[in-house]
Amino acid sequence: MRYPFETAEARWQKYWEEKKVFKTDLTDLEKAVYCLVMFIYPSGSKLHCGHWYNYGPTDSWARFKKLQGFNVFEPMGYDAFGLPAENYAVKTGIHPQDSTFKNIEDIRAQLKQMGCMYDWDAELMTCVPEYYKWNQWLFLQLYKKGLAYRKNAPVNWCPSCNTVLANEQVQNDGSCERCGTMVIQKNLTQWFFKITEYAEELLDGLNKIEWPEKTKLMQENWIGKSIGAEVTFKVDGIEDEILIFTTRPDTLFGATYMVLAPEHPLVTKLTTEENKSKVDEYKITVQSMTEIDRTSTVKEKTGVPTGAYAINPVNGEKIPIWIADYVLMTYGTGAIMAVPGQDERDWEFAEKFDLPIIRTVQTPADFEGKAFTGEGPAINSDFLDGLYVAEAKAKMIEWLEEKKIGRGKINYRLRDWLISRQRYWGTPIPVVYCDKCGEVPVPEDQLPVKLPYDVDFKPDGASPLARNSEFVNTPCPKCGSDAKRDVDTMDTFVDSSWYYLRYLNPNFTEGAFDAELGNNWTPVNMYVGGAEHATMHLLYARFIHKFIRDLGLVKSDEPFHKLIHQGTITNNGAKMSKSKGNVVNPDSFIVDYGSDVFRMYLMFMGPYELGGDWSDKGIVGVDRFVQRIFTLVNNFNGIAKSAPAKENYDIAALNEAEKNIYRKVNQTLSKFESEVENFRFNTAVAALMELVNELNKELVNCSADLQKYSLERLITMLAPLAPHMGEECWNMLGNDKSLYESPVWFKVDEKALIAEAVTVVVQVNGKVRAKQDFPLDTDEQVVKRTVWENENVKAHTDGKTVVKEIYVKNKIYNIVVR
RNA sequence: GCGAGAGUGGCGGAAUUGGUAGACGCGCUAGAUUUAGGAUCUAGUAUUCGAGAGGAUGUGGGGGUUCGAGUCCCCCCUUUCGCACCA
Repeated sequence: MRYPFETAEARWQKYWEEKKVFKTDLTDLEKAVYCLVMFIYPSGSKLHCGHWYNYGPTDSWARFKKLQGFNVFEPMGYDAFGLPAENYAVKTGIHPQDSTFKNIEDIRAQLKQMGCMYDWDAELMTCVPEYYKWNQWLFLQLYKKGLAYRKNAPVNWCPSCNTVLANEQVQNDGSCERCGTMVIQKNLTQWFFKITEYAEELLDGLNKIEWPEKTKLMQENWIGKSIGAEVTFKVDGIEDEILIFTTRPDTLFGATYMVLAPEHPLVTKLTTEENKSKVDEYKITVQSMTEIDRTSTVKEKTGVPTGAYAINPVNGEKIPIWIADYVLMTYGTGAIMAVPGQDERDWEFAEKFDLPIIRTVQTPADFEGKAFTGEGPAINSDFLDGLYVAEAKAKMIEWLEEKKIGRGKINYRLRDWLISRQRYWGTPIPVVYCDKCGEVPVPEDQLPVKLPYDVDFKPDGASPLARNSEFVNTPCPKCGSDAKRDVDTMDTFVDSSWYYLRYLNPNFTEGAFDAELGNNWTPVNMYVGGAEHATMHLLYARFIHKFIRDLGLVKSDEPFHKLIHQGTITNNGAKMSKSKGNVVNPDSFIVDYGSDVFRMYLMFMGPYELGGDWSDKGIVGVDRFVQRIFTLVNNFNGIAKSAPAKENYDIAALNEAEKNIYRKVNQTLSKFESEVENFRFNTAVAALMELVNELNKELVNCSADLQKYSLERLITMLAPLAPHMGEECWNMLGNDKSLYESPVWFKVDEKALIAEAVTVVVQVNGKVRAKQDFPLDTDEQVVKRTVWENENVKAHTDGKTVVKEIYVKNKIYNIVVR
């Protein structure tokens, strides 16, 4: 008889739901575990293999903890605002709200089919006022602290689609993702969150969390701390001064020219009459470039002189001031001193435009390159000569500070978070603009600013909300006169920056979340999601969490203590995507094999963090494994009722088969625990397969109570990986209670892990010549005697001189001969 | 260009602190059973020489350390991912 997965899976799903088995008591904090997967974007397409790969194994980990007696909270919800729904609306005319609600209905049903232990009472979606009201509240808190501010900033603009594009919608060649038109830069006044305020702490906090090193490194690079100095340069002939940032103040004597970003506010003033037309021309060409173009390292350097000169403060030299697009207005001060001798970019530029080059660090004798960025003593640098880089830097900073023309300074590559989106389907920004009062935040008691349903969301460049006069026109909250609302919406990463707190009570009305619960349940113990969020969501959430902490609502410093990235499942090497039409639909596998087998197969495929190319080749192997367990359990139907239970056995009192089984069961249990704990599901499944192979051979030769002992342990291990089948088999063995309602986990008998006999490998000159069994910890002399009696050993040592013999207890006996 | 990973049978992949390379599974081969099988069971399955015992080779390539290297060190090749002029 085959395992009837259709009926079993339906039955247990119904049972769990009706009995609310997975509703978590959040007041029970002893052994509390918060296990979280990144919530789902409710698109019109179904759950695909990638979702299953993300959610299934994570749920298995959660169930493992649950059986171990932890109070596990595992919620699921919907990241429901966002561009795809709106684009879909533009194409089909179906309102984003309608399509999103419909998609959520469908996806909820599919999620339930997976049989994960989600606490459905904690379900949330971000597109309802009950949720996004608190995005607005959060905005106001940031605003109050000066961490939300407005400024003019360039955005990617597609002149054909007439709309703003996110950076990721601009392709590598600078064209629009949808129509291929070249994207241009356009300036708009937009809202920013001052994430840079937390740069240092975001960097520092990385040491306190258990995240993949790779992800931490990416965040570290993204934050991009650099330690250096700011220096003021006087301009020859005019009053203005130019402030620059450098990480190499020690090379100041080698500064032979300066470069300003073309957008630098001083450019117009500095430029001489003769250079005006060239400079203006250059500024225009730069303006039409995207940031991606501008920052491409393969492009040859360009630039034009302004005709003005600056004075190098250390030696009074007149040095020319240029503008060039390789200097960015958005980093540092938008101006640099160029030191071609010690900077590759400056060297390239100097070479092209024939500018002077002075080396200020002694190059090694064998150095043949151009700019030298390495370590060495200072030269041509007056009072710094002979000092090595670090000392020279310190001395120069001291000198600059003394003369009051510079100071030590730390800069970050991290930019503030632009949250304005000229889109409809998102959280309205709670600000009103009044002619008299200016920018007025909406008072908290007037939240939420509701997103109106009736909106014309065809893209013409302006925010769709701007066309809804009922929404736009509102009295000023301060003075009551006619005013206008902000018509932009927030980036959806705002939604996902604090959703893990809202899960704890999504119906909470007193605030964004229940602070007591938030405090007790953060940081999240285990967070699982894609690596593509390394420098976006995962950084924003850390920032917002720290801000919420500073509001006094939680005490934890970090939102997610442990983070794991599931790998990507590809199809013939290509990332699965709807547009490519290569998405593997799990449905047929669920129909043929059931959800347990499918999820277990995904786990068995390989290391969880690596992912891999999709193939259904091996799924029959997992199915056979499941069938063998079912047959085995069926053969011992009801054994839990008839056989007495024993916690541990005295190994010496068991027969050979029993000893083997007893050892194998405990070894497997021990291995299983460490493998699943660390998300190594492939080896956990393999260990269970080995155990089942042994049980099939030897279980019939064991006493009834040891049979029960073994099978119960097998099934509790199976249950996290194949939850429906785990419950089913647990019942078949004769247990009346649901395994997940009354969790059971067995302790390893450590004594059973110690092997009685070991195989010692006998080598001659490092090559295996024999294998010999010995009792554990056999004395070297005994081993030696036996080894030398071996015919094959004799054959390989005869007539040779023994140089030495190495014995590694319980492992190896190596004879070295010449 | 810079940074971080990864290269193991026909395939997916295992291998504690350096100590039996190839666990587990797929596939394949032979046999058993079956009216049949996308079923089940048994045995085998890195390559190669050998009837066999056994030998030789083998973890991308080349060198090194060691009694012993998939694992440690150096050089090279391939590949995946991230960052792409951040002064």
